Amino acid sequence: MATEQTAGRVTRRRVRTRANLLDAAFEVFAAKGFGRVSIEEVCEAAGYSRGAFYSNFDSLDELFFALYRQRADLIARQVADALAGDGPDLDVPASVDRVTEVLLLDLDWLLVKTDFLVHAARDPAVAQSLLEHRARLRGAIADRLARARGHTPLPAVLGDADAAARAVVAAYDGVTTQLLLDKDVDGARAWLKQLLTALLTDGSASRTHS
Amino acid sequence: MATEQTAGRVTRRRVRTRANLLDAAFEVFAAKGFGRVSIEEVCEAAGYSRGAFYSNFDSLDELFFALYRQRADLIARQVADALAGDGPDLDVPASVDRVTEVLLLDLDWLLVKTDFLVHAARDPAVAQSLLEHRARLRGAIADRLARARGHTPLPAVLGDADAAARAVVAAYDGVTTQLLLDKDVDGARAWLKQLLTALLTDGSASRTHS
DNA sequence: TGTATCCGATACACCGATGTATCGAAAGAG
DNA sequence: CTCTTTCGATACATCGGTGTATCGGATACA
Repeated sequence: MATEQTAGRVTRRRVRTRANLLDAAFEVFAAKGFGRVSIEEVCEAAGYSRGAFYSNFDSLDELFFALYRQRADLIARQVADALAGDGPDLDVPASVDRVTEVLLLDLDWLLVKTDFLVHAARDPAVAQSLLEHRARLRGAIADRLARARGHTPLPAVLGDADAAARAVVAAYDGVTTQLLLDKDVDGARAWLKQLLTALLTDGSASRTHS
Repeated sequence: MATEQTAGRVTRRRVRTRANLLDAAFEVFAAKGFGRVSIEEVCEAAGYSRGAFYSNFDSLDELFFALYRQRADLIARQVADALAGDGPDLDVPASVDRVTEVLLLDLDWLLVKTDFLVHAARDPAVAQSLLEHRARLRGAIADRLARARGHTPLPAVLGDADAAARAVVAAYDGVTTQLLLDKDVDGARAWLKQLLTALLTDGSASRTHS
């Protein structure tokens, strides 16, 4: 169970219940936090009994990990799409707008993501996996940024394109922290755009924030 | 109990055990995370029985909150000292160095702090309290920054001094996130310094990071 | 030193959640 | 339609943590 089924018959109802459990888990985790959720709560929210859970997962941790991978991959794909949105040339403000839109879309996801961060911070193996994920994302951003170097000036206040990508990620994480507290999604979006344009263009833009 | 003792005799042993419980809680929370810690574990780590705990606190949450306030106030004082370190005039790079030193000193504290953030993100009252704390910190930074405006140029890429202070906090939070995963304190310090000088001075500094 | 008060240890009753073992029902294969 | 396999529900034993009530030793104050 939970691992690969070496042979066994194909399934169909199974995938549905598994998906339902994951969806319910997302709701419950977002609402109460990973540390305060029991297996029973997840099952109840999904409309299943604990038997279903143990048939699909070995532990809450495993469910949590699977949930994270599912959603993180989804977001990663959306970001990739947003970055590839404009042609081979890069329009920095437009890209910033679109990516910002995607990244700060769902507050519940940010909650779960942060829970996972805390989890990873204490488990080296999980941390490793998360670091690799982040490295890939950073790489994608750096590529995109480097490709735009020829067109838009892109300031040299930071070192190379990779440092710039790191800065972008740091800005995103920093804004997320504030957003988790004040829940002002629109404000956070505006603020992130301002921060990113400040980092990625040479002084000029100066909007104020409510 | 746990609330103010309206009259009661003065105490002395009590404050010691309370302090011991808080210290032990810090260790245990840092090691396992708030969500995975039981009252018994804290008591055992402190060398007390559960009776001592219930005599001093009403719940784990209350202990956690008290612990956070204690440590956060400590850090806040250290940061204030670091900011007031140089004279009335501000030497930006020097201040950045000293503040960075303080803020990224203790990894365990960052872990507990993040746990608390996650906690606050789901409890409006706690969030409010945390937001006020952050606002005070931001205010101190903004003051310091505004006072330096006359001397060092300070770029206009961001709006006013308050926006600059917000950017500083965001950079700190962003670097913290990465640090929680890779545990590279020295790297994080260097990276934060680079980020802050990039934000607070007009293009020039361009160090690379290992 | 006596003594009134406080503090913390011990014991107990009580869930709530966990994991397992078993069984009936659903679903694919023929 | 039948049969075989799989899935998930139910029941049960168990355990760890919680909160409370009680009591003996420690502590401050005269």
